[in-house]
Amino acid sequence: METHQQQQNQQAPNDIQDSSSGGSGKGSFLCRQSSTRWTPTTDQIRILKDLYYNNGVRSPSADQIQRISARLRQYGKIEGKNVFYWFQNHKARERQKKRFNTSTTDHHHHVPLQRPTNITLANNKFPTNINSGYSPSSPSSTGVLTVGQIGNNGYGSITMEKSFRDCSISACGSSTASASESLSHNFGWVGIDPAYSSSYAFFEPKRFIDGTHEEGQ
Amino acid sequence: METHQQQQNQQAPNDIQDSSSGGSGKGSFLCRQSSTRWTPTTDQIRILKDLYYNNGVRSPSADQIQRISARLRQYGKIEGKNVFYWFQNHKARERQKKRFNTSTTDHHHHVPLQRPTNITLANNKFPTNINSGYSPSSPSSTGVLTVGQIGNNGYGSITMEKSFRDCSISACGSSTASASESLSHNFGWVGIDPAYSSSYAFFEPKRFIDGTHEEGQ
DNA sequence: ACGATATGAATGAATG
DNA sequence: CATTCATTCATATCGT
Repeated sequence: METHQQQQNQQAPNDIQDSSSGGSGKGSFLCRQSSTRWTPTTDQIRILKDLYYNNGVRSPSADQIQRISARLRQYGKIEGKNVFYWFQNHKARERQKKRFNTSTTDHHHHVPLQRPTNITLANNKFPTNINSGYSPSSPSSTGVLTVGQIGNNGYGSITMEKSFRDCSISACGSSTASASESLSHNFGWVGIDPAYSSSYAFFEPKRFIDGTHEEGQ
Repeated sequence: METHQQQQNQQAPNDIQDSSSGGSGKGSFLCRQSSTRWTPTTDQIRILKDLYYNNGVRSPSADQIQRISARLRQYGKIEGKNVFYWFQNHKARERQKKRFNTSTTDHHHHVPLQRPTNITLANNKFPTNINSGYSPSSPSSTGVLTVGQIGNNGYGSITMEKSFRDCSISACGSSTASASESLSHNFGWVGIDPAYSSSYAFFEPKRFIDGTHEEGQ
């Protein structure tokens, strides 16, 4: 996670093109050209986490993804699929880690979110500092969250209204700031925090044209 | 030399001491990071390898991870994620190494192997022999855990083909950027007209990009 | 000490 | 949604 942010912020529109190759040495079977996997900038991560934790966004719909990515694009190159994967991964990992300590003999209750009261699951027997460096107290977006989908039945409607206090002008270039991520290093394990997800966003619109949509969650 | 096998008998892993010691150099100004990464004891490694090689455990499930970590905990502090990562890494690295010399099971010469297409200058790690020759025998007979899944191998065929479809459908430039905060004043839908459902095609690389995503309008 | 290497940890991407 | 693969970062450890 961010306990040691390992990213070099390439928010500039420059493309990390692999090139080179040239068959140096052996093993040039694989042409790993353009391992250009999206490397989120700190600002992007901050926003994503904010959406995730403060707004309860877990599986954004296509519309949402579209807007989110559009918004994040000002902080660096990003595509819809990146947002899509991010949420999927983040969610999956949160669950998985949890699964490591609690499982066996009982794993058929999924009552995931929707638990306004702060449970004291503080027993974080497991590290899994998934969100290390993020304050549940909504440090930045103390406002409002119109981010819809609170019991909304219809589609969508994420308006992701939030006043991001991110004064980071890091649109291009300077990334020396690295705002929030670096702040929390000593906390170690913050535990997972299902506490935030106050979201009742259970409506999964339609998946993709695939038709294999499975509204399980 | 290959068998680097670091061996530091530290059965009592309470050594998480901030390196510091001298307070010079790097990173000593940050409070006790305490995030000292797990350093497996020799016993733990032995058992892990035993599971890996003798029992064919490659990707233990959450259930197994729990038991394994519980078992290993006798030999030092360990947590589920450590086990998880260990197997992932071990498998990945063994595989990575194999990827180069997949042929002639007879050669014994071992060349430094350099990663192809390495542009990551400062960070090359050469896949050297991880464990050349591990003795499949548990000398100390500390128990074998028997997590089942014995003959689950069948691995071996490298599937190094990845269809790399990069759908750079990103809208031209980041003109949408300026929408940051102002993007949200709506309640229902913002901007995008759902009529053009083609928005799906934005993400989900695999399912759409194959050209069959024509929304047929 | 420094540099190379080994390896734990993290996470993007992809598949089932 | 679960699992897995690949790649990369970070750091412990060893060799010189």
